[in-house]
Amino acid sequence: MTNKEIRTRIAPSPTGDPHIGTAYISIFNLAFARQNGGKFIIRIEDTDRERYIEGTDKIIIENLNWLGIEADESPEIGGQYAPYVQSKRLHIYKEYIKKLLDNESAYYCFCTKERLEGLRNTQIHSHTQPKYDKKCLSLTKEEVEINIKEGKEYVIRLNVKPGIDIKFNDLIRGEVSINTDSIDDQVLIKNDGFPTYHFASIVDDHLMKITHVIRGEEWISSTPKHILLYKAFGWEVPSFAHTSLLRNKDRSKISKRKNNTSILWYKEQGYLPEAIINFLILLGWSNPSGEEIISTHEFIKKFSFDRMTKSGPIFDIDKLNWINGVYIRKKSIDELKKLVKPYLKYDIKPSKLDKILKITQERIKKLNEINDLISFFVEDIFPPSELLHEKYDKETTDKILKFALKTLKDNGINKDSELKLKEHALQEKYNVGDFFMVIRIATCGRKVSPPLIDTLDILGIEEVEKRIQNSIGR
RNA sequence: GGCCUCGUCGUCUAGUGGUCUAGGACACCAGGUUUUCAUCCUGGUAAUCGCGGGUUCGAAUCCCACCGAGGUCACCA
Repeated sequence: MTNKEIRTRIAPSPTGDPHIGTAYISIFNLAFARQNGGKFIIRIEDTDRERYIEGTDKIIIENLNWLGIEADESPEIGGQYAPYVQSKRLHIYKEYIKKLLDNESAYYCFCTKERLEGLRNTQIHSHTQPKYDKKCLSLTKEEVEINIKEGKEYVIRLNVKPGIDIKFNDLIRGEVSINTDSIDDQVLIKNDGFPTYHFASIVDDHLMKITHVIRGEEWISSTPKHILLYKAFGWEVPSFAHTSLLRNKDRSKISKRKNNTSILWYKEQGYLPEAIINFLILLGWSNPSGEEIISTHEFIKKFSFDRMTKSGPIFDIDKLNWINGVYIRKKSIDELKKLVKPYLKYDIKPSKLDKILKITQERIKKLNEINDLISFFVEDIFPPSELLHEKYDKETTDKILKFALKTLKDNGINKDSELKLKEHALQEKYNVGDFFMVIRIATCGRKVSPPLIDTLDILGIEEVEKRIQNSIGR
């Protein structure tokens, strides 16, 4: 007995920016396939030529790769069931729709959009479910042929028989049962000759030997249509798992208007791929150990459907920020230097940058904060007068600064000077914190900085002297 | 509106009949470390487990009804 190879897939459509929800679904598909020594496939579903945006398919795959989501088979790397782009598989769908027409699971429909519109409106007004009324099902073969000869536009619909309960065992939700009364005669082939998602994905999933369809909850109600299609072909039905949907703060399905849904945005902000993935994992699955920081590698080992969450989690960026900080703090200085480079707008000598990063690392939550965090190391500073004199009057401020400068020049920038300054502050009955704050503002131009002596050391005595002199007498 | 899914601290969740006066994480607050911020450590606020019935000696956990939220009802995916 040979175990069937587990094969999962994601099927993004190239209609815009790479979506965070695609990454969310991907990570579970990938984990399940890898855990079982199976294959994870990316297939591009570009059957909607109206919403198609050229080039976005490449960008989607590129950004999934950036997140560490790499397929075993895809348009880019190919595979034994290529092509992995639906617009290149039109001849296949054409061939397969014939079978459905032949065994009367599908039928031609010549109804105009106007008629369908009117039908729907009356149904909505009478509070019944909008559904096609099967008018064209009664057309004879001859009538169909005549219509086609006359060049009438048509679609091909699935013939759904009413009154049947379609049941499937969802790997996440358990048994789901939906009656065919609530299912429309789905269009399979559009009047432009392109298949709809419902038809193309079933044909492709079968041909590509997909064993487990792991997708978002929004697909639950169309799953019976898909099962009907498999049955109409006489094909084996794959297993289904419907994950919860990422939500906005108001609990609606995550959307561009209310959230940053583009992976591009997260990249620009300086979120680390492993942090994003870790966060997404947490939103859909719970670790039996309770630990929340988990690598993709470990997740693949521990994944199971019974720990997938059923309710739709709100995408809480606060938690992502925390996770990102955790991952940034774990990096070595060399790694951090590489990570920060694309965000850094200053040209800083590597040895100096090393020192800066060493004392800045634990303060970075997102990589794009780096410039704000370290600007005063490289840019000239102009501490506002009111900030400079926030703690003491001008005379006292100058006194403190003069003493600080002398101490640092005489002893160098080191622990010894720091101690001397502190002793002096104590002796003169200054508040130690306030005393150092004056020096910080004069040298850093701000109230927040890494530890002062380390900071001044990086600036160097010359620059420190210049900055303090500039603040004296103001 | 029909159908489907879901419902534990503000948020993400643990929990599968007794060890739950409900545990953890983020956020928030306080204290400690510290010359600021951050990190780190300690502690705290916060869910009568959507509501109401029932089953049971005992229910967050089982059952029913209700309510709420979401999804879906396209020649979009």
